Amino acid sequence: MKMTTKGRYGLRAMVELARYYEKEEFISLKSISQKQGIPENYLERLLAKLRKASLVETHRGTQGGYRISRSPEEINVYDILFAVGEAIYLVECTNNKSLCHMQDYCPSNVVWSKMAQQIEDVAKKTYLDELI
Amino acid sequence: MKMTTKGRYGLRAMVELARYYEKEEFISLKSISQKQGIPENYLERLLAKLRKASLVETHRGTQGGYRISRSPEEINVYDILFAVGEAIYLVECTNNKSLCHMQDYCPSNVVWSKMAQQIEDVAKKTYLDELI
DNA sequence: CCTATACCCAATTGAATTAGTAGGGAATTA
DNA sequence: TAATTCCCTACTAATTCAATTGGGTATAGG
Ligand code: FES
Ligand code: FES
Repeated sequence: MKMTTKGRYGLRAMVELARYYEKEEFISLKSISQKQGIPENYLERLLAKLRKASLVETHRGTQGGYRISRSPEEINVYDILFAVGEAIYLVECTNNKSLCHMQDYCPSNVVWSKMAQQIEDVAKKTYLDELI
Repeated sequence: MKMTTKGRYGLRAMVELARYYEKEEFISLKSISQKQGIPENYLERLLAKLRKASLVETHRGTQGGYRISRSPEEINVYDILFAVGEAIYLVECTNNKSLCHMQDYCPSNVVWSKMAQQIEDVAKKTYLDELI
């Protein structure tokens, strides 16, 4: 039961960007990738998703880069996980009932769903400004 | 972020066994594996771990099999996950600080730890008797 | 206008972990 | 003594995740 790099790297990148919110300057991919020790091209794809979700904005060319597009107070961890495509369920059955071995009611699923719900709650309650 | 089959199968097997607690009879591996749709040889390994953790007891030969060794009221989901070796942390860093990219303090880790704690709480609060 | 910068994007490969299989052994009962 | 059923280790297959490759396009500055 582990978070994938999508979620891990995604949050770390956003925390990094959130630090520069006030300055309004763009931070290059290279800079983020070096500071956070994340492969450049891999991180690039995550930032692309974050951009499509309007959590960051970009600017090309010299002095270009990425910056957070809203105040850190308005972005929570759930937004980030959702944007990068980190799934928040613990067993497939929770999402896709047809995959479940028990057709009608699965006792185990009660537990897995409850856990997933808790995770989601933490993610939704935690905003970026609390992390910097 | 998914639970592995260790946890999934493990809990399902235990729920199955818990149903027969009153009868005190042994249930064969074959029977559990068929009812739950879990590969026999794979499940066997999980049951071996559950036995080593004293959550189930076994008997060989004809009419032999597995049975739960304590009342379902006394076994919680955490016991089971721990026994089968399902890790309850979401990022490696939470367990092994030396793997963490940020030496002293990692903002992200605050979130991952909190989530893991929630999962652990649910696991510890949920007893088998509530699931049957 | 031209060049360096830096984001943009798809496809592929590589690595790691997980899931499942195979097969021989030992205890118990009828 | 034969059938049953747990016991145990090693191996293989499958899947998923992580990372790389390599080319493209917009922008700014000289
Ligand atoms: S078999 Fe699907 S959650 Fe139980
Ligand atoms: S890098 Fe280890 S939890 Fe942040």
